[in-house]
Amino acid sequence: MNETAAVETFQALAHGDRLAVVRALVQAGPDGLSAGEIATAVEASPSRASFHLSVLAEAGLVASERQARRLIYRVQFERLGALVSYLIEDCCRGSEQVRACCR
Amino acid sequence: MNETAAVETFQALAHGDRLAVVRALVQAGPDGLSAGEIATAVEASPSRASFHLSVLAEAGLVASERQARRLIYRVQFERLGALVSYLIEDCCRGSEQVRACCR
DNA sequence: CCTTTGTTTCAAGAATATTTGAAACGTACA
DNA sequence: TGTACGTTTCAAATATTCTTGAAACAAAGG
Repeated sequence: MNETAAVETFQALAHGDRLAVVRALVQAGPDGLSAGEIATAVEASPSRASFHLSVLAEAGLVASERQARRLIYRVQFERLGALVSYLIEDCCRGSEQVRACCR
Repeated sequence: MNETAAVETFQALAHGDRLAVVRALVQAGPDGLSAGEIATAVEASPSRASFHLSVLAEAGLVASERQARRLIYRVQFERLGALVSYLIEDCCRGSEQVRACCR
């Protein structure tokens, strides 16, 4: 992950609704959640939820797959891991103090 | 760190200039950098740099100390570590996949 | 086909964030 | 006390993001 991608990812996480979406999807696990379920979970209108989901998807933090009439969203741990790695290794240059927070 | 604080911290990092400031301060180490040096480093006007520094300071990511006529800024690794910890433990619920990115 | 369900897209407006340049502030030192 | 330096603060203009509600789109089943 480069600096530009990191900024985009931070930006995606920099909103209460979107962070709540990510947390709900983490909790949901591999089955994911439909767009409607997500909207309900974060108490947002369908279009508002859709807007935030598109920001998260654009940043690669979530991915969707259609299941019949539903769109199922899942969190992309790979991307979250890449962000953590960027923070520790690139941004903080492997600082021991920061690294210690993972243990 | 709670969800609200995490959003504020992500927001602080969600700008190219500000991420560049953090990186410059990490590189500078314990001596820190003056506001003017930071402005030069990220190619921003004094007032623009000052604005971004205030956002970072508000989020607790940097701290300042006056040295004669200069204001010296230093990165707050503690806060960055707290963000990493929030991402791994709270947001991702300790996901092994994410945790593996720290090793 | 027509209707229902689930979701996105779009345009408009509202709210926030950012940039800019000028002015003010604090410190040092002649 | 006056001047220079380093920085912040402020107001205005600009840019970006977010919300809303209506309309469009996609899939399923009568």
